[in-house]
Amino acid sequence: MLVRINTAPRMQIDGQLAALAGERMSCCEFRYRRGAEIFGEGEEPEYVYQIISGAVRTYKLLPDGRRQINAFHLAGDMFGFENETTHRFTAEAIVETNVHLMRRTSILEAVRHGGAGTKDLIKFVTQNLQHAESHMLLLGRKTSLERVTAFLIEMDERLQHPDVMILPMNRRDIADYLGLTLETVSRALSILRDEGLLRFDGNTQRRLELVDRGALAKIDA
Amino acid sequence: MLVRINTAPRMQIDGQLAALAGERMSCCEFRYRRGAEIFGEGEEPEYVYQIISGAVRTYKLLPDGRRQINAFHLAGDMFGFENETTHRFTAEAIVETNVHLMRRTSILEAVRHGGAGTKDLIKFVTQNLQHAESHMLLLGRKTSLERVTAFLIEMDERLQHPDVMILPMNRRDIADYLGLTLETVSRALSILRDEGLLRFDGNTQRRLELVDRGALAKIDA
DNA sequence: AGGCGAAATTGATCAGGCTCAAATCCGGGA
DNA sequence: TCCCGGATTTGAGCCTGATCAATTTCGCCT
Repeated sequence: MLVRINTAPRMQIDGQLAALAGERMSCCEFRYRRGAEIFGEGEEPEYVYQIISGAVRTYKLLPDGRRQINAFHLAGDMFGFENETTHRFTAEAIVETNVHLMRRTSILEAVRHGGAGTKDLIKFVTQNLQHAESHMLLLGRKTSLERVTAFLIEMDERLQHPDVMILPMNRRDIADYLGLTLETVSRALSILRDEGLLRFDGNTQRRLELVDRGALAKIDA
Repeated sequence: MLVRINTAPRMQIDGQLAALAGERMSCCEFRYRRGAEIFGEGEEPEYVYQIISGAVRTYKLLPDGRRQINAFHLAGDMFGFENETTHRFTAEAIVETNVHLMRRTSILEAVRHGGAGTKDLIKFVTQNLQHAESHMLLLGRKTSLERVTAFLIEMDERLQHPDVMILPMNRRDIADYLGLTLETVSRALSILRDEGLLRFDGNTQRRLELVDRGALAKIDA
């Protein structure tokens, strides 16, 4: 059984999609297996994607294989919009993932004609930029413990403070998102557990319970 | 005498500004002294800025003073656009800097009315996002030597491959941009100099001559 | 030209996070 | 239910880049 998180799309983002493209533009659904590539860096962008269920990672690679994950995309999130003629990074399904597709050209068309969704597109890109800016602060200046804590708080918020947080991604993904190694991520999580700020729930390491959100927020400088 | 770089605005960006706001929106010019704050994180955005001459750094701070510089802005560059009601970072003049101001509300107005500059605004925000994404790769995964080399190549391109590159920012600024300490930046520059890839020009450490751009490009993974 | 304070370089040592390695845990299939 | 392979944790030692500390260089002023 594959992990599914947050099956219901979040309303505000759903609204964003509708405003952006209109119902008729959402041409079809598509399903990706765990680990499947959705698009590759350098490819020509054909679609914009909205996640119905599942989770996606987008990343860049250096020639020798070092990987930096820009962002995780969860149910309800949009990704894959490009203004240029190539994708700037690769997107892969972390778990089995269902997406809505819409044609990129439809969106560009809507903008050209001063469509109602233009403001939402600007907002969408701006939100991505905002996330990237705070992530640069994390990558450039935070300690490993602060990074892992920041990640937990980010996920907790995006999953709307669940009692038990089910992470779709493995430790390597988290490490490549935070600019660390998987061992360092694991050690940081163990420290937070030993200090009583979180619990590894039951018999799976991907189920976490944030016990003391206040203390976590204080660590996240 | 203060350092001035690249006094003439680059045409394509000038065009961007014009398309975005129209001549009439460029309400006035303003001058900032070396080190002066242009706007602070959390402040309400009133203007969007285009640099006539000089250089600007934008950055975020952690509570204990750790600083991450998102970007350097040079002559011709625009900065300070916000979609939200607060600035997401601080902007300071690195050297004496002259800017064009235009009212943020004018731009939002233009977008609301489907103005011709809308596409350019999307392009502007997308370019910022693109820069942020490649900077995340640098901050998360590159070595100190790779970072400094990437910085030199970026500046070289933005200054259009001058014979002698005059850097407006000091070593601490470079370090805070690259997620390093100023000592590490200095050591990396010394290594590149000792290996003959660049020269410290004459009697100033801020004047660099890139001797072997090919070799530098190879270091920048 | 001389001198002062800031900026930059260079050196010595330290430490946080990485690498290498081993043990343990977990999910899924037989 | 047992077993296997991948994921995760944990440990030991190392290395890159940080920190602390002199020097040297440079910009700018008189």
